[in-house]
Amino acid sequence: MKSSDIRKHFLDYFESKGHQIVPGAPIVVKDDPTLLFINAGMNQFKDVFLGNSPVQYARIADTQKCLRVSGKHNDLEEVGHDTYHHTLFEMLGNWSFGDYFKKEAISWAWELLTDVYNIDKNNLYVTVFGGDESEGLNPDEEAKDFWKQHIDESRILYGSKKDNFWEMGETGPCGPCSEIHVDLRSDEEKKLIPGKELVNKDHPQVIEIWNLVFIQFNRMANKQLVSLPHKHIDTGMGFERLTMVLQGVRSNYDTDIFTPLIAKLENLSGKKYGSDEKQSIAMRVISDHIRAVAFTIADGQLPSNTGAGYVIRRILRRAVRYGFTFLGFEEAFMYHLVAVLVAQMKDVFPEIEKQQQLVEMVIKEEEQAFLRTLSQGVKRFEQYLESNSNTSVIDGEFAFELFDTFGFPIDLTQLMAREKGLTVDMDGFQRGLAAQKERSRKAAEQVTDDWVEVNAQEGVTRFLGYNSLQCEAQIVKFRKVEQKKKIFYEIVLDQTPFYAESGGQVGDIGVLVAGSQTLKVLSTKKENNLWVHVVDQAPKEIDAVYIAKVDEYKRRLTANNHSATHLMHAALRQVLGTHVEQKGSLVDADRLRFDFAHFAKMSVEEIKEVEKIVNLKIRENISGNIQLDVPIDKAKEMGAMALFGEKYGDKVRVVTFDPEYSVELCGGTHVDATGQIGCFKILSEGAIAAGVRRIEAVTADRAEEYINNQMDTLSEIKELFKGAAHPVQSVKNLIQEHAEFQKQLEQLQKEKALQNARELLKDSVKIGNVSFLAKKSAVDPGQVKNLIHQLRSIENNWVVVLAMEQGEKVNLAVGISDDLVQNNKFHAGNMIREITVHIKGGGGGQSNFAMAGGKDSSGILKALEAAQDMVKSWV
RNA sequence: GGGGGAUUAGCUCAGUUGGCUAGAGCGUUUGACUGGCAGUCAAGAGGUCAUCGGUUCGAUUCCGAUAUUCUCCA
Repeated sequence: MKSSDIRKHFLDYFESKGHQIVPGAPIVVKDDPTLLFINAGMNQFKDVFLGNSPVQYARIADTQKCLRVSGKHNDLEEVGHDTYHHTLFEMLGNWSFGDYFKKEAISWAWELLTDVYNIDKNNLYVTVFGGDESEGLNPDEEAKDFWKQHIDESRILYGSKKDNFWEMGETGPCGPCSEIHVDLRSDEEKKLIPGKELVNKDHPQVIEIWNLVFIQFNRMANKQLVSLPHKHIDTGMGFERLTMVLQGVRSNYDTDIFTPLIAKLENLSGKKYGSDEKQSIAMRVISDHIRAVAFTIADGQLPSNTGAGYVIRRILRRAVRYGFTFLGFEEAFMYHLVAVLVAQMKDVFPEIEKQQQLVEMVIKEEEQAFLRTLSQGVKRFEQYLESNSNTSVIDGEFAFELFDTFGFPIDLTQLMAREKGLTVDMDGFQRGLAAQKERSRKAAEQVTDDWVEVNAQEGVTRFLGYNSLQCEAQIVKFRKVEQKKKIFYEIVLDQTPFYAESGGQVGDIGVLVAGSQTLKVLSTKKENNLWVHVVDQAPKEIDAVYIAKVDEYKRRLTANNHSATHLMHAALRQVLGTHVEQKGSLVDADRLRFDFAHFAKMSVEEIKEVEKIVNLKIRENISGNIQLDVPIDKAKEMGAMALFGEKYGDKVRVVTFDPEYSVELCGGTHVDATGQIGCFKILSEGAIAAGVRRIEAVTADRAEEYINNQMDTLSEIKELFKGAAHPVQSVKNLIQEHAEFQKQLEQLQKEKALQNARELLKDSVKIGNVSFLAKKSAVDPGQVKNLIHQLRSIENNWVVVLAMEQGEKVNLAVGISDDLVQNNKFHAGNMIREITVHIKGGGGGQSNFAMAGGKDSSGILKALEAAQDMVKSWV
């Protein structure tokens, strides 16, 4: 059975059982501080479980791309070494929200596996929760009873709390779970050890394929478990593992999910998968990682040096490293795999095809950047070896520096050391790494107290901010947060006019007032579906009705910038083409920043054209039309631009400025009519990554300020040129004249210096056959160097000592002609160190020229005499 | 968010106990050789050593701040 059919059968099966099939969520999580990436199928339904979002469908099924790079389930560094762990994988899942429970979940899972997929019942085992005394929980006999209707009791095993009690986090919905395992070993092996003894023992051929979670409790902050009124089902089945089972192969990498990628790698590297263990590991690593990287970029997350982008960069670099070390790839190669992935996946995940060109460019650029990093590291490594040629152990501190500062992977350091017959002090390296981690942890330390529940409220915060900027509100809950010794309070209200940071628009600021207390709202953010107001002090009148008031001026400026962003987005598509896709956006009261896919620098003309169109649309004073609860299909019909990597519900908010011009899905706040924006001006346009450009622009007051400043500068320049009609030409002339004068001046100075140099030796005396000159000079200390080097170019056989007096301070300069320096007795540096004693100073230099300074001008003569004595002794 | 590094010619980079007349390769300009191209040779142009402050007789070099950027950790 082809993998695409396996996926299809799953979704078809649950559709036939009344499930709504929904698209998976984008991999990158945007509004949950505890999670960077989707790591389980249930993530996108977390709010439903928590009761923060209403239930839209009681039964849902989907396939969800998940990314696991750290934590108990997976460690990035292990992926590829075995045959069944992945960074990115698909999780097939079915859910019930307060609808069916254990009975149906169990019997459908069984029917699908044994009747639809035809897995041999004799290879299956199931586990149920065996109870836990410390929690006061009994074994899950209910689940066991349902299983007994399908499978022999001997194949039902009890599991521990660790394996069979599932929790989302420290608090929240949780419950016992029941896993289905399959034994893929040969009959001989099964005879030796029964499969039931290998369940949950990390055996590569006795594996869990499906986990059915029965959510029936809520874990409170005090660790107690409370029964839920509505019970839910949450299941997850690893698609790659299932495919391995159904295709009868021993490794996920032997399924048709991975074989096309590996075939391409064989083709590119000229090496055969399976012929060498290390090369095979490398191919597994690369074919796994390219999926994670490509899909995440397609979802709008570019590699970067922080947060989610950094994780993507690390995954990509790990793949490049394996390709470089074991497959001989010395140039970018991963981007060639994108086309293979597109061919495989475009029907299920169309975003990868639509973004193919961008994904390839970004990956190629990242690969090349990393290869540069590697060659820098190699260079540093070689330098280290040169200056430490007699060592047999590479210093751990140095290895860590190479890794930490220059991004050079430690395993490459070890490899290169081995090639030279050296070892690396790994303990030292680990010490450095541990210290680094400790520092980071301390810096990121944030002490968050428990929420203080004031007025319990069901569901989400009511957001009134689209229509009003002020309202009455009551505190639902609040908590204290301490970060870097600063104390904040976070407050959740029952309703609020404050816009919470989202879609690139910053959160509102303003005040909460009750009685005599005014709380300053420093920012507003969304955590899942709760509006969190960050305020500067603890609320005193927690039961009072607060007046929540948004800073109106800032809000209006922000709306200007947000609406202008939409106008500009549309203008960019007109001027540059419809390949322009939003890749990021930041809108606050001061400016707007917009990142978009485009492959070349914008010309001055293009920038002007975009500005012109936007300003035209502003002057048309187009009324903004905002529609709520538009079905997503209808919105797309209207031509609304949706973003890759954004999660949209079935009903969306559509912001329109002229249905023929700009229609976008957007939750932000906007102007009533475009005239309010007043003026639009682009400040800069530049690249931020391969294929991605960034524009920064201002509107209204800020645009006016900017233009005025530019005008002021211009008029100042004009004034300096006495009101010249063509100031640019005047400046050009001035620059040219300046250059000519400078050349003339240099020429004159050279001639003068030569002349001075010739003059200089006239006062010299002969010591032996050497011309010796020692005198006070009025030459500028900065010039004396030139003077002496001029002399060098025209005469031989001299020693010059000049003293320059400036008040009490005095400078000495010693010059010796190159021919005398060949005779190694003559050394200007040595001389100056001796003679500066007399002027109470210090100095130094090379053999042919040296300078010094001192504080006692009365010693000049002594110093000059000492110099003469030295020359006498040398001759 | 925290640590570390980097910033020198158009580009890629050298430049260690603070004083070498700031260099190399590539690119560029000019000239010579050639019918032309390519090439070879020769000569030249091109630098506020990121910015601002400090230490010092003297800072590209040492220290601090800022900006930009790379990198590791969270």
